[in-house]
Amino acid sequence: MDDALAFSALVLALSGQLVQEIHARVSQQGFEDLRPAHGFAFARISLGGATTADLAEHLGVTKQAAAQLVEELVRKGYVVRHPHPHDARARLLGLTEAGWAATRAADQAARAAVVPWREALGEARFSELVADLTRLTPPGPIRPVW
Amino acid sequence: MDDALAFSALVLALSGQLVQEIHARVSQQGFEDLRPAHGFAFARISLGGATTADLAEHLGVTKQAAAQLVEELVRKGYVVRHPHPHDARARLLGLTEAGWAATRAADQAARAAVVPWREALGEARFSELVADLTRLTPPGPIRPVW
DNA sequence: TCTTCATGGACAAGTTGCTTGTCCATATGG
DNA sequence: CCATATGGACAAGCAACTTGTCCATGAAGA
Repeated sequence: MDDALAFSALVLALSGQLVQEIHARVSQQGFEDLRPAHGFAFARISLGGATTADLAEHLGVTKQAAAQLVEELVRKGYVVRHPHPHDARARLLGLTEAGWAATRAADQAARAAVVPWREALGEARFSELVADLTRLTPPGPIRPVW
Repeated sequence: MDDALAFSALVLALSGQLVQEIHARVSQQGFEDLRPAHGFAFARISLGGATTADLAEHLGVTKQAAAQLVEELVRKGYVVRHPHPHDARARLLGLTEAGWAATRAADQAARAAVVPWREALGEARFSELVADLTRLTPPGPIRPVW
C-alpha cells in the first residue's frame, strides 16, 4: 500500500546510481574532464543535425547554458562547430574523434551498468520493463529537476 | 539489444518526471516555498531522531549544505531544533505542524504520480517491480549526481 | 583522571552551473 | 519591404552547493 512512496524514492535512487556508475566508468576510461550531462549532449549531437538551440531543448536548459556547455566541449576537443548549410546564423554541431570515443565509452558504460538488471529480471521481463518505460514515460528533457 | 542505453535514459527521464510532478502537486497545495530536495529531508526527519549530520548523509551532501537546508526550513517554519537528550553538541530535528502537513502533501503527491504505473502494470507486476527495485538498488544517498 | 582523537555544529569564503537581460545578424512570412 | 521570430554571443547575477577553519562536547585508551 505504501509502495507509492517507495517506488518514487527507489526510482530516484536508481537513476542516481546509474548516472554515477556510468560516469565512473567513463571517467575510468580516461575521460576525466567530462560530467554526466555531457554524455546526454553527445547522445544528441551524435544523431547529427543538432544546433546549440536543439541541444538546449534536449537537455532542458536555456540556450545560454547549452552554449556554455558546447563551448566547453569545443575547448576540450570533443565537439566542432560547422557552418550550417542553409542558415548563416546557425552552427551545426559535430563530434571529433575524441567525441566519438567518449560516446562509445558512455554506451559501453551504460550497458555494463544495466547488466545486473538484465540478469535479475531475465531478458523477457527486462524487455517488457523497457517497453513499459517507453510507453509510460512522456518524452521530455533529460534533466534532473532538483 | 540496444535496450541498455534506452533503459538508463528512460529511468533518468522517469525520475525527473516523478520529481517534477510531485513537486508541482506539492506546490499547488500551497507549499510554494519548498524545493524537491526538501521533501526528502522531511521524509528523514519524520522518522525521528535525525540530526543535521544524519540528514547530510541521507541526502548525500556535506553537513554544511544540510545545515543550510535545515536553517532555511527552520526559518520558514517547517522544522524545529530540539536539544539532544544525551548529547549536548547535537540538536534533534523535528517537524512543526506545517512540516507534517507538507510531508503528508508530498506523500499524497507521490501516490498520485505513481497511479499511471499501478494501472498500466497491474498490482501484481507493480509489486514485483518495487520488489526488484528494492533488491537491486543499493541503499545510498537520495541525490541526483549530475 | 588525563590525554587524545572523533564528532556535531557554526561561520566564512569560494566555486560552479545555471539563470535573466540585452544585443546583433539572419531568416521567414505577410 | 517590413515586422516579427530565431540562432547565437556577451555580460552580469544568483543559488546551491563546496572547501577550509574553528569550537564545544563526547568517547576511548593509558
